[in-house]
Amino acid sequence: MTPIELDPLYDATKHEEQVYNLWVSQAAFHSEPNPDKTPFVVMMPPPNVTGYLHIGHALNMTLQDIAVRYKRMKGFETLWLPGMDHAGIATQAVVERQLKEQGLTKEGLGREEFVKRIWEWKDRYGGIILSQLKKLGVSADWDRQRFTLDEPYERAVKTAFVHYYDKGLLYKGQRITNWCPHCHTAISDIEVTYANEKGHLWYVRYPFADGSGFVTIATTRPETILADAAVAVNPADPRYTSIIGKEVIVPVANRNVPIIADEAVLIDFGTGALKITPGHDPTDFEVGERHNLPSMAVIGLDGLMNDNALHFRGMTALAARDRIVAEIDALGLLEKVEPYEHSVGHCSRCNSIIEPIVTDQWYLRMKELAARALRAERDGKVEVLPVKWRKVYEGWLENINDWCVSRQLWWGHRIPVYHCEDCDETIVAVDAPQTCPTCGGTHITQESDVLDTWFSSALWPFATLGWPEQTPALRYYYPTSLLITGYDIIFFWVARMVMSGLEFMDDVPFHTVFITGLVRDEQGRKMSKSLKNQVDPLDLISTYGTDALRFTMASLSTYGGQDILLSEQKLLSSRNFINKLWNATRFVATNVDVAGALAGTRPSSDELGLFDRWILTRLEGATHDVTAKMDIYDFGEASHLLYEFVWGDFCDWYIELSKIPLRDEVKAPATRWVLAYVLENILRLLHPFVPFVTETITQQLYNGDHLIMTAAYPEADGMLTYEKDAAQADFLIGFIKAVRNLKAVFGLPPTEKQSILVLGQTDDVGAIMANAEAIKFVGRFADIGTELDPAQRYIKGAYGTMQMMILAKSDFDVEAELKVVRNKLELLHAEAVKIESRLNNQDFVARAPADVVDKDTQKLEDLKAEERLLSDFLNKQG
RNA sequence: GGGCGGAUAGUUCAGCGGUAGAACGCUUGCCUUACAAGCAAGAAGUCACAGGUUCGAACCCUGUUUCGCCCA
Repeated sequence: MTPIELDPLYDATKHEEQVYNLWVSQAAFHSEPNPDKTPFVVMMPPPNVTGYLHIGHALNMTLQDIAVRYKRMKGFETLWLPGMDHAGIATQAVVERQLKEQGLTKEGLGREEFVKRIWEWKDRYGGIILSQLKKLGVSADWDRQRFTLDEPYERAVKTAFVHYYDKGLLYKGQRITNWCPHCHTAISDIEVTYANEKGHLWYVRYPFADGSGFVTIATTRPETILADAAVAVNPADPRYTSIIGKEVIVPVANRNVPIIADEAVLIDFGTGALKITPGHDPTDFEVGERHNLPSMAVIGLDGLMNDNALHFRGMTALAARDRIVAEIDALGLLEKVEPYEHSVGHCSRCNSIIEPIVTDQWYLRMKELAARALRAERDGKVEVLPVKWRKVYEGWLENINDWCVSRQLWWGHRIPVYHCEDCDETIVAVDAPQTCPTCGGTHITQESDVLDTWFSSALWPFATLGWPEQTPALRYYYPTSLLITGYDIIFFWVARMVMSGLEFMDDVPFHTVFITGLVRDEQGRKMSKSLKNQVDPLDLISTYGTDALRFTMASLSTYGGQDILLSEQKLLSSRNFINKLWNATRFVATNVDVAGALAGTRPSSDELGLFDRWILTRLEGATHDVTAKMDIYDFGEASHLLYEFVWGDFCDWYIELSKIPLRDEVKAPATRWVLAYVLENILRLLHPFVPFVTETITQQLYNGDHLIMTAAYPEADGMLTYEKDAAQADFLIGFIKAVRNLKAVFGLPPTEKQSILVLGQTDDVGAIMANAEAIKFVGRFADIGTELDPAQRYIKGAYGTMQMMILAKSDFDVEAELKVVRNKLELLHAEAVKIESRLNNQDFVARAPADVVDKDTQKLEDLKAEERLLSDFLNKQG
């Protein structure tokens, strides 16, 4: 047996990189289609190419890695496919900022050169996050890494576009869109975040064209008055029925517009009369469509007032607002101004105020696609976990609007739509046409816009596997098994992947989608730059080690998807747990040649001691319970069970108890085997959670013979369970705790070894005497006897129906003892009374299940026996 | 305005009809040859409030208070 040199403290930084390289060098992450195995597939949510590892990734990636490592050990052909997203707006913004520092602009460079610069940036600085993921221990198949702008992926995106177009689901239209004046592009509805802001409500009089008075409207945006197309009232509003159909003069603009009736108008908002500006408000745009109103724009794409804005041209919208209000006031048409809080849309990228503007954009019809995605979830083909997210998913799909997929950017998938300048033909094709199929002309131009990044990531689960080609990988790995992601992209990504999976693959993209909570700081606040409460996972890794971070993430996550409050305390406790495992290994390794012991024969049942059987039985139970939790992706509970088993059962009790038989050459071999066996199983059970330390240990114990990463996950087969012996061991452990308690309560010196006595039923006493050595050792007693010596004084207590006594070496306080006994007696009595009254209740006995009643009956008997014991004792003292 | 989720030990959270649990923290005592990143013992809860259903409610139902999130 080779004694193994392990430091008394586990130093994570010393081993992690080496272990990761070992895995990579053995291609342990790589997967190939294997018809003999069942695939388990996870598509990594591709981080932005501009991204850095943040704490949300740490949670998300850790959970994915736990699932993946578990399934791999369980014998599935496991693929975890990583990659990156080109992230249109974000990436373009990064490079533009860089150019600006050099005094350059993208317009100055031109499209081609600018895109080239972005690629250069991507190759140099992009994808830092992927190397950071490796520090987390991510066991993804890097050989299959994908990028959403790579050539094969681009082909998939174009194919999808052409498919939708041919099916009539894509259309180009002049519609009102959310325009970000800063990013200078349209964005989709879900990219707008609304925030309540303090503003004003201006009450403005619109004179009737016939001079018969005026109607007062209320507006939050007076600068758009110049683009008014109507005034609207609710048809059910009696105040206004008489004026419907009349014309009013738009103040300042001096144009006549009609008064119309539309049910969208809220009767109790403002005056009940609204100005309708189809060019600058989404609701008004719809009203305008219903009533065939002209749509006019006074604010341009740059956020400035445009040519239609009379003498306000060139002003910012906000400046124009003040001027127009002043003019209206001067005309005597401003009735009043009220402070008003309303929700204002902001760009989720740059936080600029969104300007709804009518532009030419491409839209994808969602109704049919959404209905199918909804059905797939309702039919259980896609299981959304935790269940509370189901309604979120469903609610969005039920109330879906068409998706604006075009973006006025240069970085991204350029829309594969071409125009023939010669005959005005539109060509939509995967391959760029050289000549016009209609007129043969060669003057062909491509649409300048690119597609929303999410349009391409919606294809991720199959485009990464080679679609539209029917590759062997696509056939084998699709549909995937599990997706783990944050709730913030249920709409952006999850639902859209389901839609496109069903559309292009005729099957759901994944069977289960697990939505994680948000990582918050220890006060429950969102982590944000402005609060300066962000934590860098890489800092945590260098302080506590990757495994500690991973174990913390796992053990804080709950099946209900609660947000996670991260604290240093928790990381410390995880680190301590890992160190505990390390030291348990040190103990085992200094006493056993683990590899040798496990390679030899398993001891027969007869050779196993009582506590050997106990820990083996416990191991079976833990394996069973942990596996059950892992199978439903409840990693939090699984990690708690393991913590409890490793620390509470194995370290606190079995290791201590093993020290007795290890001294006995007859009993030692069986105990050595059990130590090795249980440790080996613990390492495997824990590996998905703490891969680095378990692999480090395995490499040491087996001298580099094999990887634990690819070892089999333990199975609870019931082969090594000894329920009856385990119950007896539990009884003895309970006894040791009780007698330790007695000792502590009386403040007996811990260093002083007392003799104890046990009196009671022969079975119980026999069990204790049979294991006297072990009890003496872990309880630190000098001796255990069964004969009362009347000449001695004892501290008395009870354990179940048995009396236990400690021989008092030094003086002790008799009154204190009596007080302790009386207290105990009171508690027992109160409990007994409670149960007794329940058993006296005829309804309870008649209606409660028999086993509940039996349990209570038994419990009452036990309580009364212990009560008798203690009161006898009190009586004798008195 | 609509919807969702939370309120359980000092803290963070499990439990979700049959005797209130864990971790951390706290108190007391210990350097017991794996580990002081440790060991042993202990204290600690009207399960937000009010009704109801039930033999029995932290758990189910109704309402209230309160905190948070999402959508409009």
